[in-house]
Amino acid sequence: MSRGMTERVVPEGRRQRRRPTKQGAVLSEALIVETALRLVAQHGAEALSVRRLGAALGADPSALYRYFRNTDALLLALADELIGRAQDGWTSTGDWRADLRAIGLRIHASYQSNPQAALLAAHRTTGRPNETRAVETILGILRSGGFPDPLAVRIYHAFVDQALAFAAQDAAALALPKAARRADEEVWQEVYGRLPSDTHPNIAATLPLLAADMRTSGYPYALELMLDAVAALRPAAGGG
Amino acid sequence: MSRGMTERVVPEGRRQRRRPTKQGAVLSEALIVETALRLVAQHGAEALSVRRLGAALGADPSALYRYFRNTDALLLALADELIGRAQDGWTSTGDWRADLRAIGLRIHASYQSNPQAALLAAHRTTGRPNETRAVETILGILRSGGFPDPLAVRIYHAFVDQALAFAAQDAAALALPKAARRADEEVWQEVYGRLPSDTHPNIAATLPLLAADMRTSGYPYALELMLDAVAALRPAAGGG
DNA sequence: GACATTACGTCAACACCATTGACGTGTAAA
DNA sequence: TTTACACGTCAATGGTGTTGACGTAATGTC
Repeated sequence: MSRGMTERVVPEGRRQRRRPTKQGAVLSEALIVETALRLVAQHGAEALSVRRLGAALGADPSALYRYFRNTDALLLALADELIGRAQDGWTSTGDWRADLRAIGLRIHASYQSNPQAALLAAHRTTGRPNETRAVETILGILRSGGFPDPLAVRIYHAFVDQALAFAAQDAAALALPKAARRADEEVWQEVYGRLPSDTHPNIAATLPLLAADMRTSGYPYALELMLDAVAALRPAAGGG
Repeated sequence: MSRGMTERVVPEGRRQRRRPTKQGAVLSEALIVETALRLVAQHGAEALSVRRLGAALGADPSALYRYFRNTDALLLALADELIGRAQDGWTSTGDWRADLRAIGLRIHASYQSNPQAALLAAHRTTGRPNETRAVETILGILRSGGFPDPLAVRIYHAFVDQALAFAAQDAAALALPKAARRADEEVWQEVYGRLPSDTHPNIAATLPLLAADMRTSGYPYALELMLDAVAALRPAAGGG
């Protein structure tokens, strides 16, 4: 069986023949992911193309297709790397609420640390190891925290989607060109500050509060609200 | 100054010479936006390219550049159209919770109806009339619902950011190329369904629930959780 | 009604993109 | 030492957004 059948992509585990490129680089999945993240961090999301990545690696662009079936697979690898970095060094405290809060904030922070890549990656389901590890961890927190399975699953879904959605949202703001970013920030002074109170009474009445509050991410408070609601749903434990 | 200076893009207001294309179409900004929305609705997000839009209009692709400086400007025009449609026909019920729920779901639904444009719009503060109208409405619901200003503002922020973040997140999933979208959906069966229960006990124990729940958006439940938490924060009214 | 002006649709070209089949060489196993 | 083939390279295909040049048909003027 198993004809010659040389598949284009060989799984990273059973790679044996690493041949250096003309320019002397020795490729690997890890090196490619790392280089891609650096490329995006330094030159923006639009700098990530197969050709440019090949150049940055010192290899022919098509060599990448020995490691990833297509650019989508590469993107998923980037996403998983970000998820992995978010979990590095975390340990459970045993308190479900503190643990969920910490994980939510960690995911958010990890994505903010590379906004350009986060934008590309935040809305994918990778199925890769770091992702499954995170899913397993969060489900474990909820189940051992006393939530019955159907409730735990629904909460897991809302919690994870909200963390990723806010992460992408706030990353997008950071990833804007400087000019567009300033413009977005100034809107609160320039436009909202000048709305007449007869047509927009509620904005006029709360403007200072608004302008101050909108300068920061809404995620921490939204997360706290979610945790409040979840706590109220938690069945009373056997011991009270 | 002001030489002959024939700019490529003439503002829609002062257009005078509409020349029919070879195929007989008479172009306009409105027609282009309308056609683009139809194209995306009918043939998916990946069908929206300058060349295909030109073909759908019965015009040379480069003719579009007489109406929009680039594709980004075109997408912003699409987005603006969507924001307008989102608010059409809504009226307050007087119940703050029902109103917030309705507005959240409306924003979400409207962005889903054109994911491509939604992705561009969801993380920008435009300051345009449709946006300020929405801000005013939501603040009004909270303030007349009995929330003191500082609390109303914080809740407003969390609520709006959550709606936009989820809208963008779910729009992004819809905007994926068909292949990537299928891949994301199948991960729950193909990968998570095969994780051994000794390394991933919590996933294994809840898999059917998980796979079913992850097929839908997490927003409605996340929104409900937020409304639960907000209700608990609401000061008791004078009359009880 | 003839004419000058020019907006705007068209054409062709450019630079980029992801992807793939064929090829040969260096590497590792036998 | 030989053999097999993994993998880096090359070249080509068909897509993309965008732009400069060009001519014509639609307009305002007389």
